[in-house]
Amino acid sequence: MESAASDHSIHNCRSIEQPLLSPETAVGHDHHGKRIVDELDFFADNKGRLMEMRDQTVEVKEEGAHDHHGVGQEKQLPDTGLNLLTTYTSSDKSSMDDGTSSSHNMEDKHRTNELAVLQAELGRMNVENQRLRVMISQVNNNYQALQVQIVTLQNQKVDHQTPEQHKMINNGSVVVEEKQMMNGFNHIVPRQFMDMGRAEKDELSQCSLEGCRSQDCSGSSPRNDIVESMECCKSTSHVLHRDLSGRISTTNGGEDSPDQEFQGWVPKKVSKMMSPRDVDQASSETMSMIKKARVSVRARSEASMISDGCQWRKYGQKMAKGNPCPRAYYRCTMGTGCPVRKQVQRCAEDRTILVTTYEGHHNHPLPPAAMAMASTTSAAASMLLSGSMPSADGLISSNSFLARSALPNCPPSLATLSASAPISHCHIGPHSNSNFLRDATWPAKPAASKFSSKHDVCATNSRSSPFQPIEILGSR
DNA sequence: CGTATTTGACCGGCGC
DNA sequence: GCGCCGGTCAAATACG
Ligand SMILES: [Zn+2]
Repeated sequence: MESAASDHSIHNCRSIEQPLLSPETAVGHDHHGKRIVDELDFFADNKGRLMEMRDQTVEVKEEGAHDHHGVGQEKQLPDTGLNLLTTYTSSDKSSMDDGTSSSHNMEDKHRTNELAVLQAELGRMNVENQRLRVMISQVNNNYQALQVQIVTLQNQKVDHQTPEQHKMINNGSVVVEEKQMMNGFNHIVPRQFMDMGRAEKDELSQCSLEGCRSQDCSGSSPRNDIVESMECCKSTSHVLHRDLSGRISTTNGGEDSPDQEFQGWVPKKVSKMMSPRDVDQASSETMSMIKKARVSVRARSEASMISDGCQWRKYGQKMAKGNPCPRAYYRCTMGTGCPVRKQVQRCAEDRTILVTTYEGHHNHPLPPAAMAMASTTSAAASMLLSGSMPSADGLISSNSFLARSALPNCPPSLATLSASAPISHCHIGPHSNSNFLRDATWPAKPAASKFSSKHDVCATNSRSSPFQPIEILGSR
């Protein structure tokens, strides 16, 4: 069911229109597809661009006329610097004496030539235009990457301060992120959340799509594709209970500041301590404002789990409907009571793809290896929730930056987006050079055995993973 | 023996 | 109300 939902969104991305595409969002999300057409929007509309082009050509023409003016040329021949017309003009002069008919011919030839020259000029201008567009794209790329980094840094900073902010709502961290995003991006555009129901897709098409894209990008290692996915949904009462219980428990212990750092995850049972009325009241007052962000990363990995630098403890496994592969539930154990959870499941269609869905916010400092991922997912979630992206494609485009920031060692050309809202995905191939998100079994015990015991299909891959867990362990 | 994993039970939401 | 389903719990088990 859930996998089906994510599939939907993946597919949906390709078909979403982006009428409000802003320069920031338009850039960079794809230099290789027809999206280029969209990037044209950077410059005014088509009409305006045409006018601009025409002006430029006219200008060239005038310059040419001016140059020749000093020589006393009546015919305003454009000086193209190609010496196309010099011989012609001399012959023209001689032919002018011959007669009017030939001079007419020559005039026609002149015009044809002039036209050709102008067309050549136009072509050059077009090339120049394209180049400038690419440059602007790159500048915007850098700009967005910097913005992501800023958000990331702010996230990390807030994690160690202002517990009150976490208090605001149940899923405090998410809200804090929203604020930061609002600060980071001065424009707050009410974001149109994508229509979940409309998000229909098949995983296969997405995979093939990404394959093509990464080939476009790198020409090599087409399996190194990155898709990061974000999904946003109203929090379920499950989360509500959990968060509420956390809040309550801390308020019982201390009078103020139920810092998430110390409340962490609290067993759902605690919520039973609350009177149902409390739960109802709290849920009703928070339900409307809660948005629960989940960020899912799709990694092409043969191991049973990707290494994101954190320490996870498995607390459950279920057979998800519609997917022969089981879904594993992990809880972060790096910090005591860290509320972060993740679900790991293989893609039904392509079992080499691991779909890892993160939920929550770490309440503890992260090792450098985990920093990139955590901050990226946070940024992704906050970007999603903040509504700072006017359109799904905007989200998508920034997603590529998130993906790159999450994978600093992964060449940008290998990071592709298959965009979608509410989910876009990053794929990371096992052959990526990145130290990050590399296949690994974690902790020490090979997770392969878990799946191999019951699910052969899922398990066989992990043993053949080309990566050595040692490297991951060493990075911690 | 301490810790992590496994796995069936349990819970709550949701649709009918 | 009932069944399905996703998610979580926790006792049993495995492991180093
Ligand atoms: Zn954590």
